[in-house]
Amino acid sequence: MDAENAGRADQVETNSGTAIDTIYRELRRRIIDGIYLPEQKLKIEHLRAGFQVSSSTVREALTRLTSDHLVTAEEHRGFRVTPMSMADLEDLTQARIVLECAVLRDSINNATEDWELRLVGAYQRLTRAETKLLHDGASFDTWEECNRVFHDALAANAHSVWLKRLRQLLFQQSERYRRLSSTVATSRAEVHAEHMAIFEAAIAHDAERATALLHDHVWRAANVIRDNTALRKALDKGPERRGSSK
Amino acid sequence: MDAENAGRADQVETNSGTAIDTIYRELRRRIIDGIYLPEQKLKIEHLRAGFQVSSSTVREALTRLTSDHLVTAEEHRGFRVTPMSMADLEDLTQARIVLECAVLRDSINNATEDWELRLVGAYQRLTRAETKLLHDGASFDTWEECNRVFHDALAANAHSVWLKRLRQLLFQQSERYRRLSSTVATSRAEVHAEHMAIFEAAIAHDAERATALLHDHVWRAANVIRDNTALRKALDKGPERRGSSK
DNA sequence: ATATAAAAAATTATCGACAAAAATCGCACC
DNA sequence: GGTGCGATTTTTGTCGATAATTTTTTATAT
Repeated sequence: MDAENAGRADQVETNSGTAIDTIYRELRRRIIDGIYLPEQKLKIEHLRAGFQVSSSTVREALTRLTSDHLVTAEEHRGFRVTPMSMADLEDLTQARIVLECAVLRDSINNATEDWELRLVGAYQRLTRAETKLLHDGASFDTWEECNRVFHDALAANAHSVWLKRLRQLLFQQSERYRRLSSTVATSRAEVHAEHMAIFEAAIAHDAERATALLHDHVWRAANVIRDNTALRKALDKGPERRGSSK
Repeated sequence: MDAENAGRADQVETNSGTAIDTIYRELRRRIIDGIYLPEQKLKIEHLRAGFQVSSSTVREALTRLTSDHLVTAEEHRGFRVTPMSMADLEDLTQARIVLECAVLRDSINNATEDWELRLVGAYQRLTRAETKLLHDGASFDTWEECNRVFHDALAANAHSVWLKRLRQLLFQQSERYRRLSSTVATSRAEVHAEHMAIFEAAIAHDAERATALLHDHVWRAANVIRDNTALRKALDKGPERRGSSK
């Protein structure tokens, strides 16, 4: 029996704009947060009933999620949460390294006053969140938010809108895996040291050093999962073979 | 008065799969081929009537096109063809260089017998198309197809599915601009020489040389537009300010 | 003439119903 | 016990209508 995730009267308010957009965001959140599991079927009728909207609305929200590659559609057999796997994580990591580094290098080479100010702010907030997390005073959600803002700030100054857009896509994708690795005791202090080093190199306009550090940072994040037998198996063996979302 | 593009009973057959998919593909073709111009409004009702399908079908096809970034949606004011500009071309070119080179390097480093065979085939077909094009014997469409297949073949052997996926996205995006530059007399012979050089470096497993050549190849393709005053102006000044698709 | 506001028209977003296809079940048969 | 086949149920894809919103037009005052 598999209930507890999704289903009964989960009324989403957020009256921001169209219904489609509201549903889209809520579904995205649930997928990234792992409320809907990889490969889980996302049935129109079920979601429609839960959100109290029309089938078309759900359908369009799901179609939008396929852009983010969080949902996969197959003709005549509906939508499901995009699978996760060790292979995908390796692949994603490689792609992220290419994009994150390209974007950071560009950011540094075009460094401006405004950018550095923004970066300092993001770094300070991240530092606070990471210090609190060490002393068990803050939630993982808060840290994740600060982490995202910090990495966005690193990228923000790059010229190419396209590179930034693609980087964002991959970063979002990696959030699902980060969520996974948060379940094991990972060395917070090391992660913070990495962030500090990257920050300092960026502020010093040392593009070579900064990208090298970022490269390792992204790589090590994947290592947390790679080195943990339980997680590795959870990813490849049993991605909770629950087909229905009922 | 602006007719001649889109409108009267354009019945699309292609009975492959769902109606949404058929419409999606046809719209994509028309946007890339420039039948629908940048910034042109894509009205649901108009398209619905033209294709003889329901509004929902058109709507979903348009939503899918936003994944490809060929169509841009704005809340409560519908869909329009994504704009083109000189700035976007510069940006896109920079991003393409990063991805095309990363992918080619990976392809070469993992070189296999099968891949080389495929590459040779693609190169030979491209050579034939380019030779014919020089003597005015083949259509631009045929060349474009061969060019795409050749560049796909270069990328095909890379490990990272993500990098390949993103490369594909950008390549498709660049097709719109390539279409534009086909209107001016560009030096076909030079382009062919570039293709040959890249091909030879790839077959020789010289990743450094191959990526350097590919870098220049992508850059020069942008130059064709950059160096042509008429095209440059057409892009930024008057993207044919025809709002309605009526 | 020009600006402003109300009314009309056009367009998009949402709905619920129905048709088409896939998955599931029940039963004969090996 | 398993295996193929047809009927039933579930789920997806498509439709056309209506509500909500934006754009255009018309009317009115400055």
